[in-house]
Amino acid sequence: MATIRDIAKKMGLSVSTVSRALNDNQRISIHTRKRVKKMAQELGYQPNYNARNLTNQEANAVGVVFPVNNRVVDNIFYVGLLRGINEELTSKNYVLSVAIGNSTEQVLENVKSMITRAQIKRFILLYSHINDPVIELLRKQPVTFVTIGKPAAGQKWLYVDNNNVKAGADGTRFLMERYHVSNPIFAESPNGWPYELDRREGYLREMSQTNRKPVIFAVPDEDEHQLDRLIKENPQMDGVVATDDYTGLKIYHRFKTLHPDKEIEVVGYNNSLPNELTDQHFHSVDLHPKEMGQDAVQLLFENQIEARVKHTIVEHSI
Amino acid sequence: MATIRDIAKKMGLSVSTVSRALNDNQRISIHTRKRVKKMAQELGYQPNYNARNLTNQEANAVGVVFPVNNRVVDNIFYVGLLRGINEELTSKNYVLSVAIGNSTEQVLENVKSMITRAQIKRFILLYSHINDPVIELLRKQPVTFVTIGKPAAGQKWLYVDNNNVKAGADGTRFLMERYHVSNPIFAESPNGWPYELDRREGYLREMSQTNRKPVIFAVPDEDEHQLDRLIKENPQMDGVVATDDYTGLKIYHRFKTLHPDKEIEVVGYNNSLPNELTDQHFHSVDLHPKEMGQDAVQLLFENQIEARVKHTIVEHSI
DNA sequence: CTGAAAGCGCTTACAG
DNA sequence: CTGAAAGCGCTTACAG
Repeated sequence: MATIRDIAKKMGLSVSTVSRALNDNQRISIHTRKRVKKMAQELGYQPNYNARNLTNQEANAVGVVFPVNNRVVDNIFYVGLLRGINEELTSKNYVLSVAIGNSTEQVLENVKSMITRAQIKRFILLYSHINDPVIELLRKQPVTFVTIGKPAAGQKWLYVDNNNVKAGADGTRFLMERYHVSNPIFAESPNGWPYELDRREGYLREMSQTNRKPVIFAVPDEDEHQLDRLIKENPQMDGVVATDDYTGLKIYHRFKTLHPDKEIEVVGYNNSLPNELTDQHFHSVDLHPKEMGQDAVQLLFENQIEARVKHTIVEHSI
Repeated sequence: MATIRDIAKKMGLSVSTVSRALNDNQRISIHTRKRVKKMAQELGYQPNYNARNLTNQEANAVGVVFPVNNRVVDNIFYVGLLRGINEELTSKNYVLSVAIGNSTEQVLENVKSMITRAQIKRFILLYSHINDPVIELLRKQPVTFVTIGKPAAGQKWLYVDNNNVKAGADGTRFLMERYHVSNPIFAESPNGWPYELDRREGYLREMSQTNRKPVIFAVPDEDEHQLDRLIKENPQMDGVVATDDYTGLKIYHRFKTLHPDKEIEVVGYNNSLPNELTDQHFHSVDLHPKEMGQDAVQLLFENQIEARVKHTIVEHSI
């Protein structure tokens, strides 16, 4: 591999000049910069990241942290995020390092080692939990981090999120306007995830604005009878806004089993189902994970001072 | 951060001795080694990976390469693999670097840069395609790599895979023995993925051994009528072995819609569906992605000479 | 059993 | 506008 020393020798320049020229240092004449870059090209010069990182006392890597307990559902989303993150990192000549483990302790050790041994100074967390030990750690360290999902009320840090209230309202309106649904119900998990609360709020707003009676289903994981009962108690329902595609699909199937001849339109979130499983009555709000990943990187590299508590909202689409 | 120089000074030893002691070099007395390690502990010494990698001319990182076009289905599997890979890497003090992109060119550039700039010498590919440019590149470079999935016939390199013929047979037998299914049909995609062919072979073997008539469904992505027709043409069917969970679930629902009162048992593969979507008649063969990831790392670090074309088969379970 | 020294490939304060 | 030199924190061949 050619080094800057090779370029320097070949051109009768000093190593310092070559280094500066390659880094576009103003102090080197434009002419020299051009010549050096051309020679670098010719020799197939590739910078040695390890050497550079050693001098810089900082790695050209971003640590991407996975949550410990993730639902199967979310994995699809994570890969989309990775795509966006890496696309953006590549153009910055940065590298994507992953921290993932089966326990909080493992992940914590992983991240600590990234900071102290690998000298990584920037992190993206694919989640945003309350009282998360990793987040607590990062806040105390001289590093920058961005979470996917907003922090709980009262907390402040950099994050990327969707506007879930709007996403809830949009999903609801979509059913009413495009499919002439009269009585959409809202379905959520019993867990009360933050994004669920927001989407529900959007649903409620939309329902009250159009003077309709809102109905909330809390759909239990295992109990099918409970779900059947809810469906039977609401003969008026002709549409579903479900906080995730899985819940939506489940309700869709139960509904069709109970009422084979009735039509129903469903909106879920996340585009997490393959076409194999859905049909034309099933819709999903795309939260654009790839774009969220890209925006996370942007935030991470913005001027640290003005970006203390900034965030980015990614538009969704149906 | 404490460095080996700090330890050396504090103990009146040379930097060389400290370095050797920490690396358990035989030439240093056990006594000294112990003392040095204790002091390292006390000072909270953490090795600087960038420095070490620079001297070693090799990064303590494994490049994990994602396929360009992945189906939603697979994402679930990838996260499981990542878990296994990173667990194993952590114990080796190695780091996980990801290469992922939207085009072959992007991924190829990504990997090239890992080799030449980051000096990564070991790779794991989360796929195993024929004529894949990344694989072609890696074969020519002085690096080691392992694929998830076996290479096409005639090709040879390190890989980790399941025994899919056995997995096909086991799934079939599982239905017959545990659920007294008499006439399981086999469902596959029209794509003819290698693992599908193998699972089908296992199914056929099991059927012929028990003197039953095999039936193969090629399930199209979009055409529901085609699927309905197949179901109607086979009134004897009381079980399904599907090459993936999605196909299995789809057939299950169509079957239940056409025959609300008949029972049917389904086996899919990959454990890729959340409980929300399945019930007690739906089963899935677990291919143990986490274990596959761990084994991939093991292979990657085995003695290079004896492991030229070795592979590991991970046991599945239902 | 231990040490002094060179070297890995960069960046940058200092000097001119 | 360019260069000589120090330094980042390690490992290891050479010497004793």
